[in-house]
Amino acid sequence: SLSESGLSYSIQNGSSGSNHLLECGSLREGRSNGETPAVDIGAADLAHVQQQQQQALQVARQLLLQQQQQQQVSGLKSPKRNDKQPALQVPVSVAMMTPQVITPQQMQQILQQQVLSPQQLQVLLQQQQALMLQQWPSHFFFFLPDFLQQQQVATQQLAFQQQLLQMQQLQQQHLLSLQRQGLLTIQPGQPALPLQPLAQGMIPTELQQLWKEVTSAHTAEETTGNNHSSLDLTTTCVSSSAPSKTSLIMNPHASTNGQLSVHTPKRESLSHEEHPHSHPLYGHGVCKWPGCEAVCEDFQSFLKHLNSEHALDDRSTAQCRVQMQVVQQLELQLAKDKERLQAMMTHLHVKSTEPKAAPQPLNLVSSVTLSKSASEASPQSLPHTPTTPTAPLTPVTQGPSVITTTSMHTVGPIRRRYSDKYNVPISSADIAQNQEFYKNAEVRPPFTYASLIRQAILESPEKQLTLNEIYNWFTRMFAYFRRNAATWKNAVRHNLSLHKCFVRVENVKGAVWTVDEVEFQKRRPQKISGNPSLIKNMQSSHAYCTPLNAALQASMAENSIPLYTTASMGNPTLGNLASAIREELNGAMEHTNSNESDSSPGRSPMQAVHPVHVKEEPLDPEEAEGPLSLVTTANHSPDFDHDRDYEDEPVNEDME
DNA sequence: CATACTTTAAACACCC
DNA sequence: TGGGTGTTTAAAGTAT
Repeated sequence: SLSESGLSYSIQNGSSGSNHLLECGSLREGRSNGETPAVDIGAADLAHVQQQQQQALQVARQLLLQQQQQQQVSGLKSPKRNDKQPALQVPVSVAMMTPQVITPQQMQQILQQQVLSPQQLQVLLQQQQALMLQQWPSHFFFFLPDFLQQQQVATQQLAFQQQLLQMQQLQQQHLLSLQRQGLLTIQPGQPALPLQPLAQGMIPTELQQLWKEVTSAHTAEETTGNNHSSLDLTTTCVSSSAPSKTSLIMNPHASTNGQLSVHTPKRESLSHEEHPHSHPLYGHGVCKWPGCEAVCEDFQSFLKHLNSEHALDDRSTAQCRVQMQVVQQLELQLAKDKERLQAMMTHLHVKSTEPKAAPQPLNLVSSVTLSKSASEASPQSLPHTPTTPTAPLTPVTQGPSVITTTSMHTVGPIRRRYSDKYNVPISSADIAQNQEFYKNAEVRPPFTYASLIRQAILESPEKQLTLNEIYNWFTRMFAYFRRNAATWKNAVRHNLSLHKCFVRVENVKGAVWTVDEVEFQKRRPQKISGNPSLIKNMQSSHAYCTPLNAALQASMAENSIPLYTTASMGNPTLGNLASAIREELNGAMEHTNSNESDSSPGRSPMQAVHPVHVKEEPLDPEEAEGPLSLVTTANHSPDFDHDRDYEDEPVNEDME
């Protein structure tokens, strides 16, 4: 039986064609121009194609000229200049000159009739490719390791384009030859499968195929298209790359730890740091650099090889880009499939719960299980992007996905009530990375009301909020709470009243709510801390390198979590959320870990992330004098009392 | 199984 | 009188 992923790929590939990769492929325009994929070209079409050809020819000539110019220019320019708009230089100018995109069919026609010289063909293809490049989300370049970014982006771009271009070209021609030989017939009703893979982006199997095509055909093509220095890149590095690609993509065991073969390079290098002798680029005595396969007896020789053969140069960077594209497309694919899954789940859930006719609670249930299942859908630790309701969000979370952290898997009280049937604990990384997601999707946040309320209050400048402000925070931060207001507002009020940790402070204008941190810390341990399985779960899920929001992570880092310090991309909201979450964790850990007085809830760093399971009855915060200067005065948050201690005076500085 | 926690629902009081 | 706010009780589900 096929593996699940394989199945889904093949299905998607063959039939529905909902492949979102279309969206970044240049040929998409071609299809959206109203052309159906049918390759059945009639006379009229042919005439049209002829026209197109003429145009294309002209364009090609122009392009050729321009391209040469640009190459010269880019070769001369200092690398720095490219930092600004790395993606745009070549593609934009090219694309602007030729707004129209040639459909696959037309392209094929052109190819078939061989009216264009190889160079011209190449330019044409490059033009197509340029459009695609242009459409690459800018975040794509965040994937670049720093050292790559310092390179001459323009020349890399050219090299990369060359590579892609040639791959494209070769596949086109290969398919063409197949078609000519009658080995491959395209039927009108059927999607133009042979050409689509290029347009749709590279689904792993197709990609492998592509590499193979290039590998097998490159000798023939070597002489045709390339007058650029980067060409040898294509031929040398691409040749015989299929196996390593295959192993990278299809064979989880090729990578060190098994699970993470499909991940960004950074992650792999990370794992290789942890296991110095299981380098992701090294396996079975062979260099697994795409296109390499050099035999290296031992790890040392591999390292030598790596440094000598795959040093930092245009070729390597170009290959790196290809690999990045592979990863990106896999991620996109995954996101798409997850979206689909969610839609399926939604559909089924709505259906199954409809008869009960209890709209609000059911909505809740289904959404929770939904989010759960969605995260479950990518079980094998793929860097899953959140199934964001709006497309633009997805890439944003992809960028930082290469970074991993332990701190993330420690979100405090998690609502698991409805999701337990599914036996998949919500990973806190999901929450973190989906923070933006919760803002836009009506998925219930897996936090308790108490946690959220506290969070809202702590986020406020004065660490105090009116009830209405709390409401607003809920609706602002979570799309879910834009509905069922009666229900959750009641719950909020209920929680405020019920929990001792929420303290009502009379104000001139009325009353505000504050958090008594000590009470909050007191309360929490019983929920989460004593749960070794949960902690274990968190840690194990860490092994999967679940991606997480960089901002969140950064704020975790800056909040005295020494482990993974990264550049901060300050999103204050996320930051506060992170700190709130962290504090919850701290409380939990502090009760599991240490019986010493590190009971200052806000400050206790994550020094003991390693679980020391001293599940002792926590000392009463009251008797823990030391750092716990936060005596419970009912109306200020002890957490921050070092900088503000007079809040109990009705200062009347109500922001908002 | 008992206990604690969370959520939901609802009744009620108070105030503007 | 009605809505917002706040308190309280009850019930049910879940975790420990």
